[in-house]
Amino acid sequence: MALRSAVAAPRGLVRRLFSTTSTSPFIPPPIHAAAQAPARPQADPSANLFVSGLSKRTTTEKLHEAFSQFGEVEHARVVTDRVSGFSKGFGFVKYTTLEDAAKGIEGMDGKFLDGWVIFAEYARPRPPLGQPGNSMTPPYGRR
DNA sequence: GGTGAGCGG
Repeated sequence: MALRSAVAAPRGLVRRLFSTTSTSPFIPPPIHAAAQAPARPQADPSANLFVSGLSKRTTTEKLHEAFSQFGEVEHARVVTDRVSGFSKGFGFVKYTTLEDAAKGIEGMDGKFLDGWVIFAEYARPRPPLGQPGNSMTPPYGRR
């Protein structure tokens, strides 16, 4: 008997488990829209990986070391605040090839890093940050 | 950071 399954499960898995617990009197009509894809839990396969669940102490080089075990990491970065310099608890890992990125996800997703369970998935495609003439042209609206 | 879901520079 396991004591506690305190290990955080992947969000995609949790989302499905909670979908069956509809005890609300107002049950939404079963829309036959399985092919509509209202939300995208995971982006399309790419060499860029989004890693979340990192410890505040986890640094860029630690992230690079951890993901280098499953593929050739081109570059890794832990996102830190611009002014405070502290880690935000997530980062990005860029593999040289797409197959290495896939191995990196399967090898590091749900694993421990610096005492925390981390989540590795494909990063979302982003618009080019090189907007000519104006630096205040953020893409408002998130997909 | 003592914040714990997230998509950077």
